[in-house]
Amino acid sequence: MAESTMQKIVSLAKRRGFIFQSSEIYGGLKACYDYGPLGVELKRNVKNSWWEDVVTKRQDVVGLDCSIIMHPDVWRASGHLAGFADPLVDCKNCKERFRADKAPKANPGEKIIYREGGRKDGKKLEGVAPPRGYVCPVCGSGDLSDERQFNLMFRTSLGPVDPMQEILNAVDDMAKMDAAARKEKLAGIIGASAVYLRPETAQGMFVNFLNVLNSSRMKPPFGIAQCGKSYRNEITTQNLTFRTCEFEQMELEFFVEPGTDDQWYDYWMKTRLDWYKSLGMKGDKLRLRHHEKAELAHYAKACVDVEYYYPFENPQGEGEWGELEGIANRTDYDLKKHSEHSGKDLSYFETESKRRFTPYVIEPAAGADRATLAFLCDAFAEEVVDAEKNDVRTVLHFHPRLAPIKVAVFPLVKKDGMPEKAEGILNELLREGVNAFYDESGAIGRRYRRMDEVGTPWCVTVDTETLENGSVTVRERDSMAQARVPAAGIGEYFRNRLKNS
RNA sequence: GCGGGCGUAGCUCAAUGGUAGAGCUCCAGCCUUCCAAGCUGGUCACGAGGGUUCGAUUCCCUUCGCCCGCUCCA
Repeated sequence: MAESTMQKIVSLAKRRGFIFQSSEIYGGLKACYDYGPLGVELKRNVKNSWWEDVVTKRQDVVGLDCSIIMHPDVWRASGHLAGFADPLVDCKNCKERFRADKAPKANPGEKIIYREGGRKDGKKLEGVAPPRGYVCPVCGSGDLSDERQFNLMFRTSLGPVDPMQEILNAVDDMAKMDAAARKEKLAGIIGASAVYLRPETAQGMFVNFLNVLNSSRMKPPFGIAQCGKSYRNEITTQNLTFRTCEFEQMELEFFVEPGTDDQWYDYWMKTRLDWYKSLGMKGDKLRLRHHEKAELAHYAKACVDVEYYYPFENPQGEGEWGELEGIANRTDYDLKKHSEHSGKDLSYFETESKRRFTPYVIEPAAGADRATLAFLCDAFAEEVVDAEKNDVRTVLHFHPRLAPIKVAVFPLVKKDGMPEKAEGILNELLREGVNAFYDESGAIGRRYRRMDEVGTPWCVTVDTETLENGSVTVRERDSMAQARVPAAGIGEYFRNRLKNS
């Protein structure tokens, strides 16, 4: 079977140093990936471009860089953390997930009646209560999953004392306790030092709302942006870096006066979509998908996903819409929750109008790894150069701002002083802050193609004419066309081209 | 997490119960005066652990990883 587009991209990503599997020499680690020399440049360019667009070029947004480990109470307030002793159960009949200790009791073996699929019009079914003594609180079914802790956060412990050692020390004592006391003892030991890796960067912005307000003299409407790693212990599957337990977010929390939230929501939806387009992402592979009411998280008033049509494989063939970014109207839910739990007033007092309000939050939350992957997929192409010779080139059509290498410098041949001249040009480019790369091995055409494959937008070639009149050729990646330009001032020449691209 | 398939060089693949080949890539050199596939040479692999066996890459088990489906997805 022919290699799929995605397989080709994965293969290229590894071969050329964009993305490697984590810990590969030890057999790899599930759904964890490393960015190679070119991948790290690409991702950095994506993040920098986001930061420039959302923070640097604006007066109404400031940045933040919070710690990944935060006070556990942050997660209690946000609702991410349920108590240790709250096992959750899934109903296999109606798919409801509920807390076992809050479920209606039923004596084991007792006759129970419930509706098929949990639907009101579903067929009436009879069963017996399961041995564990409770049934589904929604449909009354006894067909339930095991009791499980569904904590999507990575737990670790803060402090030099290892809770595992504490537990081992307590084992003998616990043997004398009843089950409930044992559970409490264990939860106490683990809970004493338990901290969590953040599952989203958003909460860092909410808990620093007052700090930023007071230190930066910002006032609504204004935003706080943060880019950083987050962690979710989800069941992960396939498609390279699309879904991983460790991932990097680019989030903006934009605080606005209630009543103006709808218009800001629309504004950010449009602004964020335009950002992807401004970096060359193909319009027909981008779309907005508005969430249905039932799909909304409990705190959200509205949510829309920016989706990209990834070349993922599926039973229907190739291509699947996947989320790049979610833009949500989180209302005043988060600030109010943190206000409640911390006891601090997180409302804003507007001096001129003498009004106090808790801002609504519009949150454009993008995935840095997902965007990087989408830009990589979007740039990938195999193009027929000469059908008769069966000449096909692989090329990554990165926007110049995203390209890992901006300019490659070649001597046409490895003699007549061309290498020396070319290295001089390379050094000028590097001095000028243009990421450049030198290569003198093999035929010139081969070197052009190698650069196509890693998405370098321009190649500069030193030839005999350079030695005579100081001009070089600049070869364009996309058109493969060449033009002569003076070697003098080449750094400024490319800086301008980058700026205007 | 469950079920099925798979795991051989950087990539794509082949062969074999007696320790493995190819193409491309990569490296060195030659040739090259503007777009790959030229010449010479070279590096590099049986995911890991255990078992069966005189001997395992090949058979069995475990584990890790990948793929497909389900599941999960604050």
